Amino acid sequence: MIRIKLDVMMAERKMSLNELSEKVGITPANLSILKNEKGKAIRFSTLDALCKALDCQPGDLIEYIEE
Amino acid sequence: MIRIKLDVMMAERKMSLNELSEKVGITPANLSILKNEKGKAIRFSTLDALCKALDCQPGDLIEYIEE
DNA sequence: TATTTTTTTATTGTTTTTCGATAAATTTTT
DNA sequence: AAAAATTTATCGAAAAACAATAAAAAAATA
Repeated sequence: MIRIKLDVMMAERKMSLNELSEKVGITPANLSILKNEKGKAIRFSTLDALCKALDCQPGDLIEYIEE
Repeated sequence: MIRIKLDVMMAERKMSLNELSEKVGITPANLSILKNEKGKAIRFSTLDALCKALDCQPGDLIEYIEE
């Protein structure tokens, strides 16, 4: 099972959805979908932008949980 | 910049492309594309299957390199 | 409580991309 | 040299990203 931890990283960085939205160039509505695990895939370009904006690694945003 | 490290994990597990292909249920041809960084996105279902097959985390397969 | 801000949900449409299936070419191994 | 594994290349179908937008809901704030 894949878990998205975007909310955790945003909290750690004290970054709002709107702020992140502007940094990565994706609308808040669409970022919200990703953040709340409603997305089913991600473009590497988006992952790249997120890692850059949050200064983190993909592993900080996406976690695999076995089950 | 996003870097795919699927080849590294496969080498560590001594797992061939064909073997991994069968485990994750994706044709060798398509896995090859992902492995060689020709893909532009990934489904979480695929990432999930890869992590399971290789017993690793997304961070072991995808790396962000700033530049 | 009322107001404002932020976030979430929903919808439509366009564009992109995955992935299967397949075949051929290339590389590696035996 | 032969076999096996990997890569490259197409085509098509299905899936999904993402924009744009609007509305609803939730959270923060006065």
